[in-house]
Amino acid sequence: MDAGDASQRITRSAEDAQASSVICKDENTGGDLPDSSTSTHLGDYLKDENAEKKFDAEASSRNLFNNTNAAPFISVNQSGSVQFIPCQQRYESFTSWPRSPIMQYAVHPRNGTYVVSDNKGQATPGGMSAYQISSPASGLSQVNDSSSGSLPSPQQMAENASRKREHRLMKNREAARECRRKKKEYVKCLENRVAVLEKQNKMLIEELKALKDLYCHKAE
DNA sequence: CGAAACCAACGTCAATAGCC
DNA sequence: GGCTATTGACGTTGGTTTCG
Repeated sequence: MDAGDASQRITRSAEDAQASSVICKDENTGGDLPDSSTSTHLGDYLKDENAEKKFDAEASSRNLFNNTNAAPFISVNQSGSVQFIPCQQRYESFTSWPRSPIMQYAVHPRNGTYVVSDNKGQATPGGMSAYQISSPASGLSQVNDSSSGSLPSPQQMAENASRKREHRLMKNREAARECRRKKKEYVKCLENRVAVLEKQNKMLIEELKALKDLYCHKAE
């Protein structure tokens, strides 16, 4: 790999880092949320001991718990990765893998119901509206391999074959990059999902314990 | 401090699925 | 059946960490 390749790699890494960062937008105004600077991905968010309080305060101020039709504050950046919005961090996203249409769901923090959407962003009925993963535009130009009327010379044929190969390699290069990006996103979503479900499980166990205690006291 | 080990991202090839 | 998109497998590269 030469110096040019190296610099290209650094540039791409920077783009990757940017793609995985969180951009927080208000769903109504499209503007940045006030606390966007402190936003994190769901997993990190859940590690925050004040996450619950922060969420409840913000959700309550936005009347989210009384409005099940409130859209999840989840947006998508140019590279297609899902962005988590701080006040709704307990929503999660999931993209299926591999070779399946993109599917997503979001879990309502209070009643546990979830909504599934397809890659067109159309939600099943039952509460929150869906969000969508957009696919980046290709911007790839086609190689013109049409003949010019007269028979091509062997040299022209070799050039055409070479051009076609270059084009194919370039497309596959980009496809591989995109494939890896999606796979990373998928793994991240799974990790987020694990974090949410573990938290949910913990809460349910505590709730069950409390109900058991209550029942025992009444029985006495 | 340099070598070795490890890691993440990359490019390419080949197999496969799905579309026309 | 040909074409294209997707993705697993493999080898390479450059950066980081670990160890003697």
